Amino acid sequence: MNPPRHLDLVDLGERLRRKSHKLTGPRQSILTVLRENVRPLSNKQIHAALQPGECDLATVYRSMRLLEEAGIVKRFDLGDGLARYELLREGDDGHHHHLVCNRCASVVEIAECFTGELEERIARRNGFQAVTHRLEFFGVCPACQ
Amino acid sequence: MNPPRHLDLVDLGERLRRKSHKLTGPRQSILTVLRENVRPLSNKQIHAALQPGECDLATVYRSMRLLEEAGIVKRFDLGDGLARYELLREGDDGHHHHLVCNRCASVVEIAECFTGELEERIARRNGFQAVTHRLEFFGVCPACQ
DNA sequence: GTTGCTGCAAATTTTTTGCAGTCGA
DNA sequence: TCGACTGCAAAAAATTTGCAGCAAC
Repeated sequence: MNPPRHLDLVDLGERLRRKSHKLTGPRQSILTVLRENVRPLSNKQIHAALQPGECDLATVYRSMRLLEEAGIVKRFDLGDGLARYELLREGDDGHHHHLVCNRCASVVEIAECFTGELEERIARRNGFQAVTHRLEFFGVCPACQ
Repeated sequence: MNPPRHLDLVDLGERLRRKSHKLTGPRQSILTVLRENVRPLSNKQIHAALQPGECDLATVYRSMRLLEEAGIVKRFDLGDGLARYELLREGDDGHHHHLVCNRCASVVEIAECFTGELEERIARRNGFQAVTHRLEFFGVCPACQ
């Protein structure tokens, strides 16, 4: 039930320090919240999950941006125009997708993806380079049917 | 070079009236802007493309929501957390995707899509119903390389 | 001791809403 | 006429920024 070891705070602090950033109290709190929640969380959700006074909302915004640039979290867009974040394990490019319930907003992580062949063909045909994609699924979950 | 006939204002007005909505001046202006631009436009972009005083920004927001509910435009999320809209032709479900340049934000429309088999499998495996998806590609366009 | 980070407050940006007057069908 | 729609102004929601003090390394 515990998060994987390579996502422990010591390791995460190490990854921050490598980029001359600091593992501060507020950041520890934020990372702990992310470790305890598998689903992508918005800034407001992260802030709400913290103890009152543990970290300012503005600091959550600043931290999430920094953590994203440092490759420690990945940003997802689940269609409601809110930035959401998930912890990334080291070396992971975080490429996966979500299946989101339109009614209750519950989220299932999807490992599968279509073959890169489609992506390559689209890139080639249009002369684009370094092509990636974002893919999210939406539907009605069993509990909401 | 002209937009397809079935997207002319008379036709669009007809589609509105069918749902007891009105084809007002501001809405004609908005629809004209959308007809003249193939790429998905944000509310602010639409407003900027209008003549000063032609339509209030709040009305743009209200109209786009209504037009979306009426199935006349489709909303896209291009990853920057801004709602963008594209005109839909009648009977079209608007299911297509975009290839967006990370540098200059130019947009290419992509007709291709992966087989529905993947979507069905994901739906079945997770017990979800009415599953759809959003898929967008990102890369660097020829001009920006 | 540096340098980066934080809280707080204020400013921006994006989107929504209330309301009285106006317009389309 | 009548309900739907609009502009305007104000509110709400989401995000960013300035700054002086504090904390991590």
